Amino acid sequence: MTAKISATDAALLGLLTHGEQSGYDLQRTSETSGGFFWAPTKSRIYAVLPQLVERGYATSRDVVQTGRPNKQLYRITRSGRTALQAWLEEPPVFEPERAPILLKLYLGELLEPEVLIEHVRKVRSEALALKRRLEAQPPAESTYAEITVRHGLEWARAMIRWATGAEQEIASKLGAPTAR
Amino acid sequence: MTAKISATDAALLGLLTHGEQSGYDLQRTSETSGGFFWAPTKSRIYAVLPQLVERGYATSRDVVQTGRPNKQLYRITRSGRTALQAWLEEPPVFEPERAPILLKLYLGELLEPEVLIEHVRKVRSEALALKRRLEAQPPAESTYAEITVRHGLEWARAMIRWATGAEQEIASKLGAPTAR
DNA sequence: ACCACCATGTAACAGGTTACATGATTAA
DNA sequence: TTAATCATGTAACCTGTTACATGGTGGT
Repeated sequence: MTAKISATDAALLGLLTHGEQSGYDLQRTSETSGGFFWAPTKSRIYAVLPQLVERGYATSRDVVQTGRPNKQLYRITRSGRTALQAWLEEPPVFEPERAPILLKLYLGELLEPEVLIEHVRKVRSEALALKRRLEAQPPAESTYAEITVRHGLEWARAMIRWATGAEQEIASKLGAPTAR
Repeated sequence: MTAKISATDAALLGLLTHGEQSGYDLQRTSETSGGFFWAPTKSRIYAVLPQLVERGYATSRDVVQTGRPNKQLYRITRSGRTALQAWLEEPPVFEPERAPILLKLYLGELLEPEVLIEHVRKVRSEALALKRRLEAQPPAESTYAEITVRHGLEWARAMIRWATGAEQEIASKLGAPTAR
């Protein structure tokens, strides 16, 4: 009966459970709060919202404004809640990362070790920045939001540890170029 | 001069540096060895290879076989190597994870804690399985392959740590439903 | 004078998945 | 006899990005 929805559909419907919002509002929220793990682009949002209405998961109404552009406010429907619920209950698919850096490393023989080290350093410094940002964040609204922050932290720490080790290992190749 | 190539292009060209191969061969290698971090689908591979030829990054030749289907063997060209090199040297983009589980957790208020716990447990058990598989692996061919394995391990450990903590935290909600 | 915010969208493209289609050979 | 291996591809879809387009209001 209830057709399947995508993760992006679910993200938007999920935000709509907090009340009627415009595409603009949704984009704002999704790119700031919690937008660490799901941030569809503006154009995607504006494309998806009408689809949600078509499929009966949301309704929209026009709001005429003066002094600023008119807008559309979206509201989740009962059937939207049902579909969202079904999506939330599906067991999550969790796949290992597919990051370009790994491919670059895997093909590392084709690169100067110095370049690889730069790559790894970049990863490390970005992971560090993320870690700091997450640590600096106020203790978070809900327990659940907190858990997602925790995820980002664990991930960042893992990346830092990994990058640190990787750099050393590559550097040791530099010291002894033709080990034998 | 050298146009940009995608990560998938690079993956295939990278494998082709080990010698002439068919689409079938490439798929095999990419899904087994190191296919942890880049595994294009069969249909994608067969779509990309002719494009590589068109763009001058590879050449192909027909091999007629008896007893088994004929095949096309692909060989990387000099210009292919140049393009690959350029891609490898580009600083890597490393973005934090975008996993559905996080979205489900973020919207956790909409789910029974029991369901969330099941979700988290699933993640944990899959991360554990990955960890074991990686630990069981023979010490790996090259240093670089080793480093990518190390990445998978750090990642898996981080996921296990996180899931363990998350489960406890959600469970503590169960004990005291309306904490106050 | 300039920039950010509000607000919505279109068009072109890139990247990727699933399912379907075919068919001989060989090992269990 | 059943399944895996070898081998290549098409068709239909879905998801997503970048760049372009518009234009008033309000703050520095």
